[in-house]
Amino acid sequence: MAVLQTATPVLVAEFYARPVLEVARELIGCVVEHRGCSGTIVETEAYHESEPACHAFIGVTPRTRTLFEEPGTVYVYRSYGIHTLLNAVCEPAGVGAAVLIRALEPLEGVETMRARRGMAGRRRESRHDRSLCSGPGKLTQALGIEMSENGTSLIDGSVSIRSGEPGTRWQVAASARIGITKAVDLRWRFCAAGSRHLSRPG
DNA sequence: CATGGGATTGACT
DNA sequence: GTCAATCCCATGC
Repeated sequence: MAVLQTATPVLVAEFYARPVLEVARELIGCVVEHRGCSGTIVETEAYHESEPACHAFIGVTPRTRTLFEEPGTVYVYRSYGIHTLLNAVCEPAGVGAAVLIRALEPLEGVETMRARRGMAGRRRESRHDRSLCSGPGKLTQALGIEMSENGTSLIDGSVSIRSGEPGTRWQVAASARIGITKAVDLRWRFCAAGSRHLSRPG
């Protein structure tokens, strides 16, 4: 018998308007969606203007302006000239802080994601699906998120995040952030314990 | 205006 | 394990 699937609610601005560490931890298990493709968040990192690894540490510039905007704003930037990284702006407007979305477990639109990731033609679920969204550059490529979406809204816009399945409990592990050279001691990376879709083991 | 550095990835030894 | 690709933008002259 068919069970009516009810979409979980889209997260509102108040969710993001809180301390970035709380938001980063609670985003584990939520679902990112962009034009029909989606995935469950299994890895995040928090960044805050008070520490030098955060782009906002240097203050407001043309690049960092987005980080100081309304909570729930999309911050997208180009990394290493090649990759596009997705962040959710957090804390009250005027505070520079964001959560970097680092890995997803693919959920909807998997065939499209495979095609965008150069893994077209694999009709069955395979071990390759583990590398579809297992990194911050990979997931934006799979979802088709581009630089032009910087500054758009997670509440209104093309990229949205909705809450996870009600009642689902996620074991979340904290560790050091990846790929940075400053403030390396902070354990501001959060992973769904035991997930097979992480960029690296949690 | 010239230069240099990445919140990465995939290919290769 | 090593390494290059490639571009936005911050910084300095």
